[in-house]
Amino acid sequence: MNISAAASRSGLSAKTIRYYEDIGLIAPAHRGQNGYRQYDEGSINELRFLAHARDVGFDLHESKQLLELLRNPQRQSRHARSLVLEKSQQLEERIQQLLAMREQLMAMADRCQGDEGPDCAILQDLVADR
Amino acid sequence: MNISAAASRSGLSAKTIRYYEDIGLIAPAHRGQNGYRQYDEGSINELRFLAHARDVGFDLHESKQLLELLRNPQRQSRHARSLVLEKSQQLEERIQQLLAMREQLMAMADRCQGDEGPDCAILQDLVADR
DNA sequence: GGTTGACCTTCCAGTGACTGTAAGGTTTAT
DNA sequence: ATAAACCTTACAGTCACTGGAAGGTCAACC
Repeated sequence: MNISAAASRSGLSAKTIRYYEDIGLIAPAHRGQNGYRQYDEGSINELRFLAHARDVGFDLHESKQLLELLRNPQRQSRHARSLVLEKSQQLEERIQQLLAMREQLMAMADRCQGDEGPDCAILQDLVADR
Repeated sequence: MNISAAASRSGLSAKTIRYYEDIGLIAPAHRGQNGYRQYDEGSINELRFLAHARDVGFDLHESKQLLELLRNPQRQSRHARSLVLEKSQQLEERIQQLLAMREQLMAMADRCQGDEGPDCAILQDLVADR
């Protein structure tokens, strides 16, 4: 399987797969005699795993840790679970931040006429010392 | 006022203030005869404005647009309001994404024993084709 | 056999919004 | 006189890619 087939099967782009190889996140792919990278089902599994890990919010360092668990038959599931719970907590904190930001925006928009004139509660609020 | 005083009065770091000057977001600061940047109340207002705009989620391009509205006495408040409402919508979309990610993580964690053994629903889920 | 188009390769630069670090000049206090 | 706490510029690094250039390979069609 060439890289673009691996890309469409895994959900990553070909560029991203090469990048993951460059930074050592995945092992260098086998090459055909033409120099093209070759992928088998096992490598597709790893690529898909990484795509999913990224999708649920893990960064590359964390995704690598998870991948190492996947690869290790002596793993302990508590390690995976603790990474997941920690990420979930981080997402929760980020969500709360974004909600607070959104609240602020709504409060400002509510007090702004939004007309043709220059008077604007939004600009006043943003410039105000707090 | 030197840059570190401007930094503590505005909520930006001195580094960030220099960076904003470099990229043309703010006008070059006046310099004392020693070459140090000098800030007055007007520039502090602009810096604080930018800090607040960033805090509520605007990127630098959007913050610049808002700053231009602040500077322009002929502005129309509907322009500021529309930027705020659009950002609010974007935040809402991001929040929904993060909530969905968190849901997925919780669902995976729920089905994982989290013990000393290798069996792990999390790793199974991440590797599974969807 | 030639040519087109779709692949593939490497390498380098750019993104956004800073932050860190180095090497040096200035000011203030002791 | 000296130490510390400022200030300056310039360049590299961060994160996770993405875009583009320059060139090699392959499959299909005329």
